Amino acid sequence: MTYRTNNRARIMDFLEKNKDKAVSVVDIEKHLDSQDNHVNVTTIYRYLDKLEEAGELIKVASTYQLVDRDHRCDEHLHLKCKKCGKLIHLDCGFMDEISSHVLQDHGFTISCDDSIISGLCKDCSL
Amino acid sequence: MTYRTNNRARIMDFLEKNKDKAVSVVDIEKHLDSQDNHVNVTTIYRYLDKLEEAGELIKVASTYQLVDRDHRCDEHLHLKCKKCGKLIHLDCGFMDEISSHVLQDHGFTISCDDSIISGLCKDCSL
DNA sequence: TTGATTGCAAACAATTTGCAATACT
DNA sequence: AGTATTGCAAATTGTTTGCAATCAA
Repeated sequence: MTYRTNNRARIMDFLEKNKDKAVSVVDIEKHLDSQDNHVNVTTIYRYLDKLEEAGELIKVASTYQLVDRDHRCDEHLHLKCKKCGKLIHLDCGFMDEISSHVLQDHGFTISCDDSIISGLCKDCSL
Repeated sequence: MTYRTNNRARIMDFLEKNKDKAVSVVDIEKHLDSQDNHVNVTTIYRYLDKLEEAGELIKVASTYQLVDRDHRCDEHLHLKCKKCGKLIHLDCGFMDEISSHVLQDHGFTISCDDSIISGLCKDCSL
């Protein structure tokens, strides 16, 4: 049995309003404080744990990763056939259109090195 | 001036070998220990800070994000920020253009479910 | 009433800082 | 020699746990 409490409603409300990005425990705490509704961090951690257990929330751990610069394939995306494994380099003029659109309309800078578009190639889709 | 030391060489070597994924400070420490070459965690943190300053490494902070179940996510690609974890749904008209081009010019049928375009979002690319 | 939730303090883990010793060029 | 790097201990910050009080159903 899980109870419906004021605290959880407020935390969930904040998460809902920020569902498009990842927030930290401190972000949540500060938001609640600004609403004159202080909630102990322990409570926040415990509720987040519950949500994660229930598969309703994803936790991003604190990790590090090298930026890959000196590779030739860093300026175009790759299409990988999930059936035969074939890798297609999208190094055509259309690649620029994708990059431009994503940057202009979504403010997103693509990192081709660790991006993979999965699907079926010509031969395997028959 | 930056010196070339045994410690850093080993840390970088480990990062290079894992350039396709994100590792934690503990991962690095354990790896070095297993090579009978213990390095103080402080040293690891400081080196990682330097690499991040130089833009050679990305740090993923500890954050949480709700799982989005509202979208029909099998018909559009996703842009995921590798720094903050933010997920952007490319569910705009341009998605059709991408699908069409890839199919027409490359004979490739995209499977959105297992495709992820990595990069940096607006806030994190500053 | 019954069991889940909460806050508090204390335990525990992760990260940062000051300083003296060491290693690099 | 001169400066960057390192390890250690201590400080700071982030996260978890035990327990008694409180609250939802």
